[in-house]
Order: sequence, then structure tokens, then C-alpha cells
Amino acid sequence: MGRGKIEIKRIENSTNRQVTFSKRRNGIIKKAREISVLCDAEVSVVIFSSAGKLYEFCSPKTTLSKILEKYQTNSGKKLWDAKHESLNAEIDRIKKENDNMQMELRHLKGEDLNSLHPKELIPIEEALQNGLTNLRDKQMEYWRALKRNGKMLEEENKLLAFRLHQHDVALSGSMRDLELGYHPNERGFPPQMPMAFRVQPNHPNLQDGGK
Amino acid sequence: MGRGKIEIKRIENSTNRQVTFSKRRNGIIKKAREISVLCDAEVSVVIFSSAGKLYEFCSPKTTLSKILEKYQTNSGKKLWDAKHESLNAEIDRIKKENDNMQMELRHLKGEDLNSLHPKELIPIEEALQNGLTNLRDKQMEYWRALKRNGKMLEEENKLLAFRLHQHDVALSGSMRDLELGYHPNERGFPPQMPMAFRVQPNHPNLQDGGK
DNA sequence: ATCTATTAATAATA
DNA sequence: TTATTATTAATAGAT
Repeated sequence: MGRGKIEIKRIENSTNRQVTFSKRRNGIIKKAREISVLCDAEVSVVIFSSAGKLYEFCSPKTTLSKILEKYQTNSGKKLWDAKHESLNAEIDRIKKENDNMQMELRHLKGEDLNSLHPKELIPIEEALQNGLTNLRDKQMEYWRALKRNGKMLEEENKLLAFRLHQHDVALSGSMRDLELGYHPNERGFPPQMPMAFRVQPNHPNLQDGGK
Repeated sequence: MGRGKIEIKRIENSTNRQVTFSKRRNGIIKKAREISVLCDAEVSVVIFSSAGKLYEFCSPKTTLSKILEKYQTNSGKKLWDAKHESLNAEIDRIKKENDNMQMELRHLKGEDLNSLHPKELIPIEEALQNGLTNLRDKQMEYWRALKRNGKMLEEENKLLAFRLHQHDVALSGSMRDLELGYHPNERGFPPQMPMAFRVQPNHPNLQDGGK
């Protein structure tokens, strides 16, 4: 399509090459625009001249990024760089960690236990008992602090005591109550043992304004 | 260039559109190949048909990845930023989820309780007690199954009983033991209550080979 | 850039 | 999809 037919091989004359490049580049981009309009296609054209200058076309209603994303999912080829993959790897890693913690939490809440071997229940029970021990130590600590400068917080304390009472009752069916050889106070708890945690929501200790 | 001139607008006839797409797609890719050879250019063409099928051309001696890398340095546009940001956002989201679970786990284990308000200890205690209840229900279930067809598993059962005993003793200082108004068996536990979970590691029930 | 002879692409058709 | 072919479109070489 010109004054003469040309062979498709590198044009040695630099000027000719540059002119041809310019003409054909426009031609391709025009064609790309046309097919995108005529045929409702998504088209991306990226061209670098031999001099390294960039020319591009991307069909309207989309972007090069979107096209390339689609390209990757569609072709399975990965265009992205190492950083990309490392991010994906990190996501996988964290998700796995997440799943593990989720399962641990569920186990601690007594869920999904069927998948476990009876032996595997033991460390879980250990953890729960430990947790309860620590938690109640902390509660006792709070209680002591309260008692030390106890004032104004009466209501809150009452609430705590009441809730604890509720929970102790709720626990009444649990196996932990099956223990023999245990009797309250047989181990000689000191007299300053927080009475707030016992069944009386209105313990006299909470009434005095002792600072 | 055809039997008639056509307007550059979407071809409504689906068959025509598909045929035209096929022809012009070939045309563009041929042109792309030609300019890359004639003018020593780097060319990439990515086309998606309206049906979503992928067609591509990339000049020899390079790859789409390389062209796109060059595209980014040359244009300053960052093709992957969007993707990177979304990945980073997801990482942040999952990490947050992770942190929350981690904290929940730590709290359940009785750690990091200092940052909590006394009131916040209550739901944690509730969860722990619930977990223990569920877990012990499960253990009891296992124990019953064991007893039902109990044979060969004697040793394991003994171990369980022993470990449970250990834990109960370990728990002896916990606040849960501070409860008043509680006495073992005062709630009338049924006679089939597993004795294995009491303090005797060698309960007679475990010795007989009752099937 | 612009011009135009010539080749190439392709719309309609089968 | 593939082939044919009349026509239009692209463009090589010249200006």
C-alpha cells in the first residue's frame, strides 16, 4: 500500500524508518480505536520507538491497569514483580496464622472439639484453668486496690460481685465441681480475702469509706 | 476498505461484529508485528473481545513484563500501585483481625489484663467458664464412650484422670475456690458421674474390663 | 507535512 | 470459521 511494495524487514535508512514508524504507529492506534468502538473490545497498545519514546492507546471505559489485571487472571501469566508476590505471600501467611488462632479460640470456647483427640483436650483445659487463675488473681488485685482506697466504687464492686456469683452458679454443672477433697477455707485463706467475690453483693467492707 | 464504507460506531449485528472483530484483530496484530520488524520498535497489544477472550501480541526480543516495566519508568505512571495498595490494605485488615484475636487469646490466657477495666474482665471470665463447661462436657462424653466399650484404653484413661487431678490441684489457689455456699455433690450429681475425673487416678471403674 | 500511486485491509457475501 | 472480491483505507516514496 504505497508507491511500491516493501519487504517486512528492518528499514535500514534511519530517516525512512522513523517516518514509517510515525505513519504506521498512527495507523495501529487508529485501528485499535476503531476495533474497540466497532466491536466493543478492550484494547491496549503500548509502543516504544527504537529511540525509546513511548506511545500508547487504551480503549475508553478501561485502563491499562485493569486490562493487565484481566490479562493476568485470564492468561494465568504473572506480570507483577517480586514485591507483588511477596505481598501475596504475606497475605497467605497471615491468613494461615489467622486460621490457627481462630481455631485456638474456638477450642478455648469449647467449640469444634469433636475434631480433637481426647488427649488434645488436656492442654486446652490446662490453658483455660490457667486463664481463670490469672484472671481471678487480677480481679483480686483490683479488689484489694478498691478496698485500699475504697470509696465511690461501691456500685461497681457490687456489680462485679453479683456477676461473679452468677457465673459461679452457671458453672455448677461443670466437671470442675466434681473434685473431691476440697472445702472452702480449709486452706486457711487470710481474713483480708475479698468478700466481694463471695455471694453477698452488699458486703459491709464496701460500705465503710476507709481510705 | 470493503464493499462499502462503514461508520466507526458499535456494530449492532452480533455476527457482523464478531466477524469484523476477528478480521481487524488479525489486522492489528499483523500491523504490530510489521512495525516492530520494520522500525525496530517494541510493541505490545492486548485485546479482549467483548466475549472476554484474550488476544495478544508482543514484539520478539522482549516480553510484556519488560515492556510494562519500561512503560512505568518512562511514563511515571504506576501500573501496580493500585494493586499494591489493595494488597497492602488487605494485609492491614487481616493484621488487625490478627491482633484482635491475639489479644483475645492473651486475655483468655490471663495475660495483658492490666490494660483492661475491671468490668471488662467479666465477659472474659464468662468465656473461660463456658469453655471449661463445654470442654468438660466433651471429656465426659469421651469418658462415657470409653466406659461403654471400655477395653484396651485403660491406660489412656488413667492418664487423663491423673492429669485432671494435677490441674485441679494446680487450681487450688484460684479465686473460683473462694466461693461460699458450695459443697461438692450437694447438687445431687447422678451416680454415673465419671469418677475418673476425681482425684483417684486408679479408680476401680477403670480397672474392670466392663464392655 | 502533504500528495498520490499503489498496495493492503476488509465489508459484504457466500 | 474460511474464502472471495469489490471497495475503501493505509501508506511508500516523492515533494
